[in-house]
Amino acid sequence: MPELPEVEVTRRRIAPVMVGRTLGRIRTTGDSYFFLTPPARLRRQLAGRRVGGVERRGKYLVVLLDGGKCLLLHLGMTGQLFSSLARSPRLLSATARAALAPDRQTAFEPDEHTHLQLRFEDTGPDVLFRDVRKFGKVQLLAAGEPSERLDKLGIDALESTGDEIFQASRKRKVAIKSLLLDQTVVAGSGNIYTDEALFLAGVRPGRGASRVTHAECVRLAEAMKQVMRRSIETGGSSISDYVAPDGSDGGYQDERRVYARGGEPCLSCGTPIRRKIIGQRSSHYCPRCQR
DNA sequence: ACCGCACCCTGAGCGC
DNA sequence: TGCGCTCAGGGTGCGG
Repeated sequence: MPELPEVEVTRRRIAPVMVGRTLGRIRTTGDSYFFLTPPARLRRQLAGRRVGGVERRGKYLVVLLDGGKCLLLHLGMTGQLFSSLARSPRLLSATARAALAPDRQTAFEPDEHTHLQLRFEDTGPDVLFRDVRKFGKVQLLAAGEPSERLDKLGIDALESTGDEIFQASRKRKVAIKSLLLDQTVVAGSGNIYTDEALFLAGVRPGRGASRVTHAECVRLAEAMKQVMRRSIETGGSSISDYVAPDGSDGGYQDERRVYARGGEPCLSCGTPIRRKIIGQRSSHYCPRCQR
């Protein structure tokens, strides 16, 4: 679910909740591939650490801790990072939602999908990481420990340039859509914003990457930055699971031009938007506006 | 080096 | 009601 805009909105809103506070008792679910660092070690080593800041690299959140350690978080497809003060039906299972009158939602109760619960030494709110599909990741890095996951990321999508995309696309046989989704090329891109950027730039997602011109790469980089900046302004896209750390929905889902609009008319020319699988991901484009 | 695919996991929605 | 199928905003690791 979460792409760069959702991760950035999460970062901006969770930072004030965490920074300057000292971690207390940590609760986790059991061992699973969700935890790159074994949960028992997390519980042991996080307690007593003070949070110095929260940064973002592509779709990763990096929680800076005293002593030079840092906690790497990736939200995967259904990850939700939020304050225990947040209230949202998106944080509940369908059955829990149905059982609850809309006006009397009480405090969030950690469920089996809440894999990490950060409590602090003070009495302020907890920080919770919930992830139904467990495609998210948690890793604790020791001081100075390099992260191969971060190290292989390409240029941040908010800083991408046409030159870089053009250079990376030469001699590549994959579709331009797949190239843009490659995190070693553009870090932070995802299925929604890549489809949106391709539409704004007027480039068909299935076109071979090496056949995209330099001018089009420039348009793609600008379009990617434009849609992402706008999405951050509106609080990200809440399509199924995403909620901001305070429980509020984003607004960008209402500004989508092509993503998940298959069969609906193109907002520019009225031609039905087409949906097609490209590189194992569903892709949406206007056959008339995108060449 | 690159490419396509299977796989990791759970839940919602749909046709029958 | 229930079953089986498809789909979902992400990423890794494998063989060819």
